[in-house]
Amino acid sequence: MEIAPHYAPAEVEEKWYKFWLEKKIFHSEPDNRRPYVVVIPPPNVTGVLHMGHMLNNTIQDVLVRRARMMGRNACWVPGTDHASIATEAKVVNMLKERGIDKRSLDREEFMKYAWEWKEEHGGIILKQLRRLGASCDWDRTAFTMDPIRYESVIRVFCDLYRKGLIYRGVRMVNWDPKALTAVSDEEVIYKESQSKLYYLRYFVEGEDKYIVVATTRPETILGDTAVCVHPEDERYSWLKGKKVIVPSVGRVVPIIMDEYVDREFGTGALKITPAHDINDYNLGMKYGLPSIDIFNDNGTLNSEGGKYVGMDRFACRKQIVKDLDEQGLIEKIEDYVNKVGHSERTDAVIEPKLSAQWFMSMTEVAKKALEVVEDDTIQFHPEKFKNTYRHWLENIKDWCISRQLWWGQRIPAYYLDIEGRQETIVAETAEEALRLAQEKFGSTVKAEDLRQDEDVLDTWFSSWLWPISLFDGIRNPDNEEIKYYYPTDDLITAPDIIFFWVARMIMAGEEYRKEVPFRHVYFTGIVRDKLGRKMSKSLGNSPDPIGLIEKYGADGVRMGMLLTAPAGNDLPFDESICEQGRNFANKIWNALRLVKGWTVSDELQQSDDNAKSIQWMEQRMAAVLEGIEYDFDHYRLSEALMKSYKLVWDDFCSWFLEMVKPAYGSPVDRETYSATLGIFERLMCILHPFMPFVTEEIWHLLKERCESATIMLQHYPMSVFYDQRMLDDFDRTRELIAGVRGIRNSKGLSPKESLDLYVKGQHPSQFDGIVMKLANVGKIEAVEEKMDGAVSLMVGTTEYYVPMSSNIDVAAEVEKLKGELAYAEGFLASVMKKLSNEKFVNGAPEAVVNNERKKKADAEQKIEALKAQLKAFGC
RNA sequence: GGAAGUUUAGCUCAGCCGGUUCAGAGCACUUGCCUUACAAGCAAGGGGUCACUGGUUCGAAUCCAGUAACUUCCACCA
Repeated sequence: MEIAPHYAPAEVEEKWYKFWLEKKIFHSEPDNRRPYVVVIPPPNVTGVLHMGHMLNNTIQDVLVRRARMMGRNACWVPGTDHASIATEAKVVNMLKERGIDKRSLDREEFMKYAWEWKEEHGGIILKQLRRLGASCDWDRTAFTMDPIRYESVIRVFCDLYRKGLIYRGVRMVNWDPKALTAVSDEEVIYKESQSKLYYLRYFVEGEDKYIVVATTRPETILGDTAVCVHPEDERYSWLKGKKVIVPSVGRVVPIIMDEYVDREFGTGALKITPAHDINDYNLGMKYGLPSIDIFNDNGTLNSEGGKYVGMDRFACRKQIVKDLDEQGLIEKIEDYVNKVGHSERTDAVIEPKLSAQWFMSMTEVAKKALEVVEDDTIQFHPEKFKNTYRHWLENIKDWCISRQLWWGQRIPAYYLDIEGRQETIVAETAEEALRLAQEKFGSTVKAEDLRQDEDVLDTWFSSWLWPISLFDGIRNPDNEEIKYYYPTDDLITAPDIIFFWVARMIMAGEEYRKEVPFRHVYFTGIVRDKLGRKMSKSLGNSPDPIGLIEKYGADGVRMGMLLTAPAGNDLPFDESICEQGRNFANKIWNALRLVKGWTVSDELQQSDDNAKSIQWMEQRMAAVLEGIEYDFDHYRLSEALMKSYKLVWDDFCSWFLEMVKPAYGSPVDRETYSATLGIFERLMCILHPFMPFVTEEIWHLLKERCESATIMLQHYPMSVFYDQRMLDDFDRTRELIAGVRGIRNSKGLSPKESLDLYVKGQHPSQFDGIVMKLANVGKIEAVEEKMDGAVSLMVGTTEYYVPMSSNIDVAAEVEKLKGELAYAEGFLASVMKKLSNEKFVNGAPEAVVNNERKKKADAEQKIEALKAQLKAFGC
């Protein structure tokens, strides 16, 4: 059989992915097996696959594939998020490009365009995930706005409203003047920026005196309704009860006194604009000040803006400063660094704004959600995120859930004007709303009288139901699927959505299933470039994932990412790491070429050495598997991968295959051959979760499997009892072989030149045949005394001699021995220091002391041997 | 302003409850090799005052306190 020397991933990947899909290997139905469930963090329909997705989904796939091979009924549910603000913005842009203004459309027309856009672009990212090898159950692909999810959201809204957990109120909210909607506190990103601090003069009414007030937002003076100073601030006590004139506007406003004011900041006097600052709003409420809103929704000045009406807020700022300056009302302007809130989605500067919004009260649900993490019903990996989580939940504020958009679940609240009052009916459908309205207010109420709320719900108000709604557990809480698949097992996500999503899913789980939505949360790190910067479009430092897959193979990229990504650690991504993955795939590929190139003989008896080699490899595999199991149990995926990597590359390729490899032209016995294939096959199973494509391919080629088989249905190997003593003996043997090779290396001898080996002391002779083969040793014999004309090496306390045909370099040999002697003596001294310390001998545990005694004996023996050797050289 | 985390080899990290020659791994590096599986490779090597200071202890990379640097999260002063 001819196999190319380089592994070519492209066609292999396409072939097997198609095969897995055809065989429906990824599909799950409830049965009597134990389920293993992961729900995907639904990427935004606007999203394009980036390195963060790659990392996150690779991790999910590793866990899912391993669980599947371990006999669990693995179900990984994919889907996308409708991302209301982001998508609506995309659609608006698309319309603009086509010359259509959103405002010229009605809701229905707009939604038609939006769905069109979604159908066209919304599935890209899921398709890209297939290239990575993601073993999602695509038959279950969901969307946060598909009928089941949509209805679930509406039901939950109604239910929470009835329970009194959802209410409508006029509050100060974060207004995004670009997207023209309110956003939640979590969607505001504070960025440090270079601002100015303007010192403005407010003249006292009827006097020629003034007070200076500092502000970063001079345009908001148009909405000023008071100036506040600290009641104990003696500088301003003369102002008590007086009124001042707002510059430019000429409005007369009172001086109020409140301890809220920081006397140290600015001039110690604060202008109060209740409509445009949360703190001012609070003070306004406290002192009954009027609230003057000076902005339109898009951030331009409204009719309260006087001569600035219609101007953009930032243009207005410039103009007003200029005007005030001309009037001599500016005392001074200072540079000032402060943090300004930006919208997460549009990056527009957030405007605090008073408006009627829907809120969900969080205090009660937060308590339960905190409890299940505190008591480890849900475990976080790494654990440190517990702190972040606790802090947020303990200081939680109500969640603003309404958005002034069209793309999303429309709030199922209906308004009805009755005798000048506005009544609110919350119902799942318009028909039900009408029925309820008629019951309450009489049959005269007609459908036209009901006006549905124009707003939609926050995207996260559908995402938080995801683990339940995916299995239709909101609408049909007792259906077989939700009972079987819920709660899910592991959630793999980035730490930046711990509040947006993780915490709220836990709340929803408690509220609607009385059970946590998952057992473990694995927080991945953030993928950065090698300079430590976040990957972003504007920096252009984000590699194209599909390009990487094409260059290194999906397996190579997966491995590269996982190798440097312990849970919670940021991942400084450098493309070259994928090379290691690619090289590894190639290494395995070539091991296959080697084994498949052997001729097999049925007559040939298995040698003892081959039997030993197999025995050792089996033991070794069992031991390493034990470690891998531990790593998976503790979500240490990079460690598990590294162990697998070394098991295959070092133990299997560098040692085992070299040990059993027949001499050129000679056949291998049947028994060894089968055992080798068996081991190889199991190694592929161990590796499969990490590198699904190359392992599937090799697994097939190894035994020329029938086409319908797949490695995915093989059992993941488990560790078994192993003989540690044998492994230790072999480690000594490895050391010996390396030592002999080292001698050859340093003496410039050819590997082809056979050497002899003499042993003084204890020696695990069971591996002698292997030593002879791998170190090219002709014979191994025991001796009693140091040998002349030989180079020596030590393994543990055993001495080995390799006679040299040519003269050996005495000086170099002496030098080497002296170095070893000095080290051994130093070591002995440190051991003696401990042993001569009475407190140590009495205080330390006996095992530790005995160990020190053994170290002492060994060191002494070694020193003696070294001295004897040196003496032989005449030193 | 508050909190958390990190600091170990050139890079990325592992070192659990203090004690094995404990100072490790992978990559990178050096030297020698195209040895008929693999140069995307083989063999053999070099490399670290465990951030700093002090303390606890017979014994500290590991525990405690302080300092410094970096990172993240939360809050926010106009």
